[in-house]
Amino acid sequence: MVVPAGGTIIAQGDINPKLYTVLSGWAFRFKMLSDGRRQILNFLLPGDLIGFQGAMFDGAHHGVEALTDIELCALARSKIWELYKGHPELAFDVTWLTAHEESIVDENLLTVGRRTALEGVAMLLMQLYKRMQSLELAEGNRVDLPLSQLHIADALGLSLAHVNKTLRRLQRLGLFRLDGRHLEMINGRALQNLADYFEAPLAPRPLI
Amino acid sequence: MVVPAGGTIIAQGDINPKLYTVLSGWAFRFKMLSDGRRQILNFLLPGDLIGFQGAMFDGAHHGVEALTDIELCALARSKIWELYKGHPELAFDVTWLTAHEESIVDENLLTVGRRTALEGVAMLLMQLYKRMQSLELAEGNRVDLPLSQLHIADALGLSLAHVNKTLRRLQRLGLFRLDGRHLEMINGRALQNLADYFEAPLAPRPLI
DNA sequence: CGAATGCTTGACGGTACTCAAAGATTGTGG
DNA sequence: CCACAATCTTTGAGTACCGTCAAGCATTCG
Repeated sequence: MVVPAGGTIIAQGDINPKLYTVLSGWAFRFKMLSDGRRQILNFLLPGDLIGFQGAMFDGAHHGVEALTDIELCALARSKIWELYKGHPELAFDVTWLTAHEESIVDENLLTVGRRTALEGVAMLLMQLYKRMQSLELAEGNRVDLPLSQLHIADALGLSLAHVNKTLRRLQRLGLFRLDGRHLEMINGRALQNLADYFEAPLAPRPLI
Repeated sequence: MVVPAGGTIIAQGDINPKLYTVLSGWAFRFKMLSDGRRQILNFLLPGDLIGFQGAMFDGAHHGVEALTDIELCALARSKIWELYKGHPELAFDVTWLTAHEESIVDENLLTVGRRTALEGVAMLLMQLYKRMQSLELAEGNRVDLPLSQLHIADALGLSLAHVNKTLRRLQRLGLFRLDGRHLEMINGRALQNLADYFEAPLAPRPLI
């Protein structure tokens, strides 16, 4: 299955959302308040599961939207139970992926709650850079980064205007270069220090 | 196993943390930045798992501290795999609990990122009130609430002083009463509207 | 009864928000 | 292929929410 950039994969409130694995492309999970304020919870990259929470509860508590054109592999909801029964090692991987996603959300919560805007932007760039690297989707020190400043704002709980000013200020430090849809890392060490973010490179992830 | 109020259950960075279920009492998960800023990720109530993330990765990415005296049931880490292999329904429950915990963190991220201080305090009180109710730990419209204002501040990404002023302002609205360690709900409907938080009461949770 | 912890309040400052408008870029259809 | 729309980026002026600092009060505990 393929969803075009900007398309809705799961709508907040869907009663019976499907279950997917990301094969290629980017997406993000988000929640909205009734007056339109939006918070991006995390970004989804190849290998991540989508819609698992909806399979466990009565409905989706969050929306999922494609950031780029994205290829998904649909899994039948009814197959989950068979998987737990017949393939414990796969069931374990599902739990691993769920726990891993939570650890990302944890870090984002720390960022939004306690990091300054400057530290937050640094942390987000570093996190995505590392994730792309561990997926071997980096070309040297360059990775795709298909985010608009509005996405960054909604991920960090900031306003668009402030993200722009903060990004600008960060770039003047020369730790990285950001041309539209690519991020080129120049001084990752310094950026990590600024962000106070030193997550170890991830173990190779299980693939479902 | 019992840990006294204020005691450390898991230290951030522990290499080989144990695995527990909460039998009674409160705890919380948190992360800290190197200069001491702290973010509480979520609160743990009876039935919740502790330390599962640490079992999946190389070390704990967050700390866990007892809020009250707390009774824990320790599970051997080595037993996890056996559980997945021999008791798929229990394995499924583990995943359910993990996904449920993530949905709480998701909501907290929305709060910290996009709700105002007033909305955030309202949301936190409502969330804990509902959780206690679904655990049948409420006495009518009263529940224990063993949080200090510093805990609320660290959960919402606010300063202690501002939490105090905000709480005070909220109480003047008369939607609830807060005496030290108890919360008495007076107008839950209005508080939900204020918080824009309408999570349905939880299904009875699986117990591990 | 003193120490420690937690709560309350005020003055002041700053980070980040709102509002507004003008470029820049991209995409699209005539 | 150009023109127009839509989206995204950039910038500034003014504001406000929330943070910091500081001090006094209340409560609990040993």
